[in-house]
Amino acid sequence: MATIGDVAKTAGVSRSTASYALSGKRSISPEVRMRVEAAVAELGYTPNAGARALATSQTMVIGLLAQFFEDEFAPAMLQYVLGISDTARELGYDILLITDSDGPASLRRVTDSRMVDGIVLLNVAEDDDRLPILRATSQPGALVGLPGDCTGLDVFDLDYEEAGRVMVDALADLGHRELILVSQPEHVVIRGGAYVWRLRDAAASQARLRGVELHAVYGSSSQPAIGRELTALLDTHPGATGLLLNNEAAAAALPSVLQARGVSAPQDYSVIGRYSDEFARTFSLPFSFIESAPDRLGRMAVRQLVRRIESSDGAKEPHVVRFVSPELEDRGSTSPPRP
Amino acid sequence: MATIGDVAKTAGVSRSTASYALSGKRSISPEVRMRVEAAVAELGYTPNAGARALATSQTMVIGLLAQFFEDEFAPAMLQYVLGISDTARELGYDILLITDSDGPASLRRVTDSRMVDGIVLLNVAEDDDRLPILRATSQPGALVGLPGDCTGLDVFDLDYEEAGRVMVDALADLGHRELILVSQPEHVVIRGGAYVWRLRDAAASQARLRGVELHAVYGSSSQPAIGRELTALLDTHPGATGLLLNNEAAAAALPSVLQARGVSAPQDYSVIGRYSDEFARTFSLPFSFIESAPDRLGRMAVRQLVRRIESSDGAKEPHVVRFVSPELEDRGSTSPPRP
DNA sequence: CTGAAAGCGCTTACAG
DNA sequence: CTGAAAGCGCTTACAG
Repeated sequence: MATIGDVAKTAGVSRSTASYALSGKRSISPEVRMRVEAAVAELGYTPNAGARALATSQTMVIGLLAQFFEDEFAPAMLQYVLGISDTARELGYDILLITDSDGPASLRRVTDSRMVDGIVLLNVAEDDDRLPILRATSQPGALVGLPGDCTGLDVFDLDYEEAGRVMVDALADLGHRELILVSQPEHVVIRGGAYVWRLRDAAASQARLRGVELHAVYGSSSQPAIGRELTALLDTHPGATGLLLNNEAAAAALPSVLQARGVSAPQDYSVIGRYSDEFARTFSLPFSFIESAPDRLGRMAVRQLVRRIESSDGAKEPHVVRFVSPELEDRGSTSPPRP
Repeated sequence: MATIGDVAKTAGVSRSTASYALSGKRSISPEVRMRVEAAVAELGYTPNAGARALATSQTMVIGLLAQFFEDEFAPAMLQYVLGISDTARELGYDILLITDSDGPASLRRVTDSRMVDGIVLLNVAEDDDRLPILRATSQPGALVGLPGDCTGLDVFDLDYEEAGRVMVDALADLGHRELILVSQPEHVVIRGGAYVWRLRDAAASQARLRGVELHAVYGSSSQPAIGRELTALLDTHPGATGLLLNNEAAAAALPSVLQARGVSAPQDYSVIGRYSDEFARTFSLPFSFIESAPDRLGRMAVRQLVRRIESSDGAKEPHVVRFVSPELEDRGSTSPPRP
C-alpha cells in the first residue's frame, strides 16, 4: 500500500505538506494541492488507520457492548444495534461490536487497549457491573437503559413510568375498570431490568389513582408457556376487560389465544402493548402499542457520545439523562368495554 | 495510560526486554520476567492496540459486512453475526461491524485503511459487486453464501440443492404425489439470492425423477400478504398434500392459515420448512424443517479466515468451497397422505 | 506558504 | 540472557 511518503514523493513535496494538503489544517498553494491530490488518486492512497490513531489518539471507532440474552427478544436488540451503527457511520465512526458474555472484562480490554474512542452500552442493568469500569476509563460512555446510578454517564431510555401511566389512562378514559398487566419474566427483573418494574409500579399507582383494578403479573418469554399463561389469566379474571402487555412474547402469542377463545380486540378486550414498530411489523400485530423507539434511542446515544468525544472540554460538560416520551400508536385495538 | 516504557522503567529493564518478557518471543531470566510482570500489574499496563498494529501490521480485527434488508428475516441474519462474533473472540479477534448500505465503498474503506486483517461477507449475491474489491485487497475474505464465481475466496453455504432433494424425497417416500413449494419473494432472487433457485430447481428435478407434481411459487416476505397467498394456494391446488417452505414468513404464517381452514399438520398436510433452530424457537413453529445452520456457517467462515490470516503461506493455499449438508429436524409434521 | 524533525507506543532485527 | 536503535505511517509543533 502507498504511504503518505509515496504521495509526497510523487507530488514532489514534503510529507508534512502532503499531510496538510489532505487535512486542510494549514493553507496550501492551489498548485501544490492539485499535485498532492493527483498523487493520491494515482497511487490510490488511503491513510493507515492504525498510524493515524497512534499519532492523533483518535481511533474513530466506537465500542458497542451488546448482550443477547436467550430470554430477551433478539430482533428488538438488533434495532438498537442498527440505529447505533448507522448513526455512527454518518458521524464518521465505525463500530466495534462486542457480544462477549463477560461484559466487564471485554469493556476493560477495549478501553485499556485504546481500540475505541467511546463506548455505547446496551442491556443496562439496575446495578450494572460494567459501570464502575466505564466510569474509571478516560473514554466517554453512553447508555441505552437506565441504571440505578447515572453519575458520570450519559443515559437514554424510554420513559417507562410515563408509559405505564399512558397505558392505564388510555383504558381508564374509555371506562375500563379492571385491567391485566403482563410484564416480562421475573428473572429479567432479577438480572436488573429496571424498566419492568418502572412501568409496572407507575401503572399500579396510576390505576389506584383512577380507581381501576390492576392485576400485574410476570409472563414467560416464549411459547407455548406464555400462551397457556394468558389463557389462565383470562380465566382467572373474568371481569377484566383490558390487557396491557410489557412483554413481547405475550404480544406475539395473544392473537392465537384470543382466536382460540373465540374472542377479539377491541370487541371483547382492549389491548395495548409496548414494543417497537419493527416488532409490530414482523409479527403483524393488530394491537395499539407504546413505541419503544430502539432506533431513536440508539441514535441519541451515539450523537451525545460523539459530541463528548469531539468537544475538547466535553469531559466537563454536565452529563445528561434523557427520557423519550412514550407515544401511543393507535391500531384500533381499544374501545369502551362491553356494557 | 502506562506505556511499555513505563513498565520497563519500573522493572528496571530496557523496553525491548519488557516487550520480549510479555510476548515470550525470546528467553528471559525468571527474575527479570517476575519484575516485568510485577510492573505490569502495578501499572495496570495494556498494550496500545494502534501502536501494536502499526508495528506488526496485524490489527486482530475482522471486518464483518452485513446488510439488513427489509425483506429478509433479520433475526436469521443475527444468528450469523453472533456465531461470527463469538468465534472471532475465541480466536483472539474483535469484530468491526459494517452495516452500511453501500457495501463496495465501505469494504474498500476498511481494507485500504488497514483497519482489519480479514473480511467476512454476509448476504452474498450471485454477482456480488463487493467481490472484485475483496479479490483486489491483500486481506483474505470468507463468504457465507455462494456467489457465481468463487475464485480467490473461501466460501461456505448450506447445500441448498441437497436441501431441495431431501425435502422432496421425504414426502415422496411417504407417498405424496402433489406438493407446493413456497420460495422467497422474487426480488430476493433478482437481488442475487441464488439459494432460492438452487433449492427450487433441485427440488423440481427431484420431483420429476420421483414422478411427483411440484407447484413452485414465490411468496411474500411478510404478513398479511403471505397469509392470503398461502390460502389462495391451498384453494388453487386442492390435490396437494405436502407443503415445502423456503420462506421464513410463510412458515411463520402457516399455523394460523391452517387453523383458519380447520386443517392441521400432518393430518391434512405434511409440512417441511427451511429455517434455523433459533427461528423455530422464536416462532414456536410446529413443523419439521431443514436446519439452515447460520451459527455453524458463521463459525466455519471465521475459522477458515483466521487460518488464512495467520498462516504465513496462507495466501497460496487452495481456496475452499464448503457446503454444509442439510439436516432434517423431525418435528412430526409429516406422515403419509390421506387416502 | 513549505520543510525537517520529533513523537505517538509498540516490535524486532542487530549487537553484544 | 539483555540493550540500544531502527522502523511501522501518520500528525503537528517548530523554523524559516
